[in-house]
Amino acid sequence: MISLNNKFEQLPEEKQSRIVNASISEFAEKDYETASMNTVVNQARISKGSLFNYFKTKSVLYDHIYKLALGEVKSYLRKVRDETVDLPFEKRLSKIVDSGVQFIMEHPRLAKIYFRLIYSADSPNRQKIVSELQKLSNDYLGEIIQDAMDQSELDPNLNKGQAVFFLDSVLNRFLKDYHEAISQGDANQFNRDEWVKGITTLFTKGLS
Amino acid sequence: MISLNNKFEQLPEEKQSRIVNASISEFAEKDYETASMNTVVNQARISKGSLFNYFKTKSVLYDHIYKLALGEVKSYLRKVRDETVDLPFEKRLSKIVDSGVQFIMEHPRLAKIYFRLIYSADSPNRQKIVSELQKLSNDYLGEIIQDAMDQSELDPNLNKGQAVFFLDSVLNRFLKDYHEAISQGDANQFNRDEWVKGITTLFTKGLS
DNA sequence: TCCTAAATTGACCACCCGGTCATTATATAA
DNA sequence: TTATATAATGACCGGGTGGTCAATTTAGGA
Repeated sequence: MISLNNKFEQLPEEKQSRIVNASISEFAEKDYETASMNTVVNQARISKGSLFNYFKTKSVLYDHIYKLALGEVKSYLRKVRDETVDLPFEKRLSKIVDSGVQFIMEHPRLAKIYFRLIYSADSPNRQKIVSELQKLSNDYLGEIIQDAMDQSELDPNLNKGQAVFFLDSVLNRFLKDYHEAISQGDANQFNRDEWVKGITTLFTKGLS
Repeated sequence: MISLNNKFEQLPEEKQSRIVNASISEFAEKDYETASMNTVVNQARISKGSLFNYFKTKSVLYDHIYKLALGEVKSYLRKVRDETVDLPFEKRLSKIVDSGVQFIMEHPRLAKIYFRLIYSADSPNRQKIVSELQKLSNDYLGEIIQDAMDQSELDPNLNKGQAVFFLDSVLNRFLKDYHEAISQGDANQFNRDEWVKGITTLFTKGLS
């Protein structure tokens, strides 16, 4: 009912999006400590006093932005999960990779914030955020692996926690490298189909 | 012959190690931009002018420290590679994990600098350093995978580049999580043997 | 049109940064 | 002991930071 930062939410949408946009750019480009409120202010073409009126401190603004990024990530994950419930494990994995790649192409700056959050150590509340993400990934990939076990596509006796961990490791690393490749222009060193095939083969048959 | 920073190298060893020690602590705790020369100076109990006399700039000092960290990592890798040339793939993998864990326990701060270097984005020359590391890992794990292919422990027709990538992803992620768990005291959520077994099984037989 | 309340502004604050350099302390040789 | 070369010091500099707040602009009702 009572929103605590309604100051910001009651702004005209155009102004809101100017601010959000500038903040996303800044937090994507620099890590938390190095990102500058002055840069945000200039890029959004508002005064410093106003920004600190809408968001009491830098960390409150950061909170707003990373939650926005995580929200987008989550909605993508939910979407691909729901769209693939009936598919076999292999096709499902393929779609997951697809939608990860798609997310990166559509929201490169949000992806950067996401990866920075996961892999770097200095954001406020980092521990809480990361463990929340861990849980999300565990639930999400865990469900997919459980389904595959139920369908006997994967060994019904395997250590599910480990399986999730392995899947998470490979998927995240793949997407991170893909994202970096895109940022540098040479993305087509990745033949998507070959990688999807390689990943599914690894998990179903191993490498021998 | 002519060392360019002999200023530092000609210092008495005790003083050198005080400085190196303080620098390692600072660069382990904070990322490059946030790390403070003042903190180093205070912790090493020398004057600011002296530090800048030994190392012309912050980035020169950082160079010295990360090269030191990478040197230690490399020597560990070389050691475990040489000690395991004749072992089968599975035992080799197991030893690699072991020595990674051992490194982390013996040099937690160097490990932190290493992970920060790999996963975060703001160190100077980061791109060059990371691609050098990539090459190192490719050579190292590539050799081990090639041996396993030659011995028919792995499919002789598999995509070696991909295999290295997968192995690298899982090993690095495992060690990173292990390192974080140790920093927070609760390391024994990891049953080492179970994880080694899980990893080798994944790569040899897959999960089905 | 005038008055008031709310929104916006940017000069300003204390603090910290990397880096400099005149001054001081130390060691060595005569 | 004294003169000299070398090493160490820390006050200082310009610049950037997150955050504040008195002053100004804006909007809306009477």
